[in-house]
Amino acid sequence: MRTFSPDDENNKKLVEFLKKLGLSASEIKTVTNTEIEFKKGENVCKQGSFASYIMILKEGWLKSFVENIHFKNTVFKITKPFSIIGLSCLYGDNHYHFGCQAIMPSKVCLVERTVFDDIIRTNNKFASEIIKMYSNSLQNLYDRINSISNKQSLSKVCDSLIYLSEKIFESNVIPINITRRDIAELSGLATENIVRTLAELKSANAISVNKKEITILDMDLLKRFSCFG
Amino acid sequence: MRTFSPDDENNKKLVEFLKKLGLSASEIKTVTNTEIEFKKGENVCKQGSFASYIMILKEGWLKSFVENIHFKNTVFKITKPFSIIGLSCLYGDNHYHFGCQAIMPSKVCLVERTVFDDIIRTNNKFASEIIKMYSNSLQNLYDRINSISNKQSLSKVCDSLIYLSEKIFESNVIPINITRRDIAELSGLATENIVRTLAELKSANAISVNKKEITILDMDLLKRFSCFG
DNA sequence: ACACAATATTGATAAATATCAATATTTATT
DNA sequence: AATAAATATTGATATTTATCAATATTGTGT
Repeated sequence: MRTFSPDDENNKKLVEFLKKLGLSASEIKTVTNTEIEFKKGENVCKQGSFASYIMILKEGWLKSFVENIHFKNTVFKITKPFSIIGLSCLYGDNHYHFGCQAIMPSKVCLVERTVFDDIIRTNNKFASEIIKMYSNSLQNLYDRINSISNKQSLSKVCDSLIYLSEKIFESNVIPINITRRDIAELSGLATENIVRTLAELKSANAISVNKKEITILDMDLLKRFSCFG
Repeated sequence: MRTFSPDDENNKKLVEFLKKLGLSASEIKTVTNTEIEFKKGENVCKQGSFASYIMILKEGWLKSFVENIHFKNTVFKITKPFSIIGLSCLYGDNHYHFGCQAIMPSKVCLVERTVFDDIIRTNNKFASEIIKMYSNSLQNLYDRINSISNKQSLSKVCDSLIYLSEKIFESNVIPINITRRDIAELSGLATENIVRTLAELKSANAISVNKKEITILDMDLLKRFSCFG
């Protein structure tokens, strides 16, 4: 009798996810064929480099961001398993318009763009599911632009916390692995401002902070702050 | 013998465009069936409202933006014929995450979401072309986020001018219909700052201004300013 | 052509946020 | 466990951009 390692468990879930997208057993084999590990902090892709692969996050968490010449990043998305990264590069100018970095040790399946494209062209159900992902990505970006460009720091930080809690970690606890700098990049602010704003939220009893872990105590209040603009 | 009106000409071009996307004659008839006119300044869709339609811009120009509660807008895209608007609403939460307004008198074809979806599901070539549009939209948004969130006013305004010139009007002349406020919303800045920044660019001989029309004299210089960050 | 509304322009000031500097705390490495 | 490196925190200051106010210009409708 054999026991399942956490990795087996993860494999099973990934296959389940891909099945739901409409992929056949052989297609699943194709897209999960090449697997790469990334250490925390490692670059998964570099902005401006040639985009050969579509990536499927199997394990861990990534952050995707645009960077300017002074190496200031703006994070527009945190990615959890099982997400597909790089759909924006499937067509167009063939270069990554964003960078992506592992914020925890992660495993990623690489799928050659042409292979991915072939599946889309021949598998209607999959194409349709991919279009859903595009829709969601666009909606997420509109929300982020709204936050980053129209709001003040308090609202921005609230938006980031709400996003992390509801969309990414699905918990009122934002884990210790998310640094103040991550939140700063996600909010489009300087790290020092995050510290100050978190202190403010703490004294309003909206959150509690223990070491670096943030617990959301009053989601309604965060949402009211977020709306204030 | 009959002569063609400008409208006939436009109809022909629209049909040509849709043919290139892989639509059959009957599909083209379906998607061009309902046509609506918008006056300058009129809302094409309202952020937050229920998204029933996918729209095809047949004539004119639109601006798409996210708005906050204080009615401050951030424009993320200017749309020219023949573009499709609302792809982000094809799936997801069924509400517009952005608003859209005519910046010149415009004509728009409305296609019911379910109808559009049916065509995508049955027409592979069309689905593939739509995915290209999604890719481009995402790339455009990454670029805009980079500009709006990482740069100072001079670079932001240069980015907006480059965008308008290269992507939208395909000319070094940005027409009189684009207001200072449009440029402000596109750059994520206040109108007064646009005026000041344009004066700066004028005195650097990067642009010339006549009434409200802006002519780009030195695109290379604009691009250097843009990179400076 | 006139009056009214909208848009653009300019200058002065206020507000928000970034930056800098110094220190404390946490994490990683040997 | 000791040390080094990275991250977080706090306060002071500088910079940028928004806001306000006042005027000029342009556009629109009668």
